[in-house]
Amino acid sequence: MTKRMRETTEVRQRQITEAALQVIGQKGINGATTVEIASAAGVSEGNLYRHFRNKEEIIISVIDKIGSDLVAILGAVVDVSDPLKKLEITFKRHLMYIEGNVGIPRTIFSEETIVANENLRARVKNTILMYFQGIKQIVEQGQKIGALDTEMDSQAITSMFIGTIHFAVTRWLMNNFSPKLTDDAEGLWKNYARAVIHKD
Amino acid sequence: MTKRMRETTEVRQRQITEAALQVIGQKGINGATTVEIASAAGVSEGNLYRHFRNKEEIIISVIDKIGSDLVAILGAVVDVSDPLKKLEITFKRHLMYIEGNVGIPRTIFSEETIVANENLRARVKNTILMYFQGIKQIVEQGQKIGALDTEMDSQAITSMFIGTIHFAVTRWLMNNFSPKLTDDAEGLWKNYARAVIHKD
DNA sequence: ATATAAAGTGAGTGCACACTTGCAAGTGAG
DNA sequence: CTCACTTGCAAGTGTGCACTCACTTTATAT
Repeated sequence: MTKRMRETTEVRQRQITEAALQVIGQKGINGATTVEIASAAGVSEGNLYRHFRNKEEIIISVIDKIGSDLVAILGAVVDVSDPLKKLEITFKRHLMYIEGNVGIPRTIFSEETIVANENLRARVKNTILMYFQGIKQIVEQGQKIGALDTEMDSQAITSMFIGTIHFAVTRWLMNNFSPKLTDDAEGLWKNYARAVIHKD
Repeated sequence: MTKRMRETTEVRQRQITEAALQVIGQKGINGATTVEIASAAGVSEGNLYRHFRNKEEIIISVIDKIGSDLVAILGAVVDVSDPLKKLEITFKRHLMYIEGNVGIPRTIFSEETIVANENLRARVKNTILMYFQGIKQIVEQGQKIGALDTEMDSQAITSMFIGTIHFAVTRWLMNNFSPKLTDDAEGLWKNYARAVIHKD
């Protein structure tokens, strides 16, 4: 046991949130018990409750972190002018991001979280909606300049964007993280692009 | 309390399996406690253990039921000759099936189940793989006769088929079952078909 | 009829979990 | 230095859960 170090609440909250995401990635939402989270964060279990009112608050914090990460991903392409290129970068970055943070799909798409708790569900819903709108906006740009198929509605093209990633991740999770998501990214993108580009 | 009725193990197993699927649909995998399942099945909690070794066996039974339902959905189109029509029927039937059995996505795509238990994960994986292969076969037929795009690989077209459904279901779940999945089915299909048909 | 086996029950049992509490120790203001 | 406050901890506590057990009821074979 090393000497204990006093930290500010902000630091601890960040550490605990990250530890929670980590544990969720390894053991799922159910496996993310207070004991596990505390141990991953390097604090005592009781100490969790100095920095969060209860476990739900910790999960909320995780969801909010994910939300802001997604905002960052969307934000990284604002200067790119070609919408198709924008989508491609976002697509690949999204896969990379998930590959490095397995906890994310396990949080966002955890039926339990969504079903059991109205509060959490609302948060997750908003987060996904926000991301969805971001993608949709790019898609509509793409349709306007004639790069993307205009006979499909933007909603559908966006759904396919997220759906493709979503299912790829599901398969990846089920196959014990193999093959690497990022290895599949290029192929996935090529096929998706082929599906939604303008046809004549 | 009505008079208790003695039934054979086969009958009870079926009832319990269906009750479990029902409860999972309403309350998620976590909400499907032994008390809840027993009460939904109309038997005592202790009696569950006359017909199943443990809760895991009940969930396995649920997964197997889903598997055989999916086989039935695939089997329903063997006589249809046009592959595109086959896909369309399967697509819509799949959505209808899920709409009537919310427990299915909540079982199959429950990260918890998949993460926590190697046994369950293997089952779910096999079930999805089986379905995936079934769809892929139809897709390849479609490519052979030139109805579907031959420049996309069949794997990708199949992934998009399931991914589209998967994400539509996720949104539907998150939005409290509205709008009705089957109301969206036509639009979803039209867009999907547009994405994967042969381009010239 | 009676014995045997299977189906049924409900009151436990133990365990894992989220959360609390009482007390120790670090930190900054005056 | 000292006081008020916050962070930290270990050992609880209560609860909900899967599962068991002792016992009863029903079906069936001889």
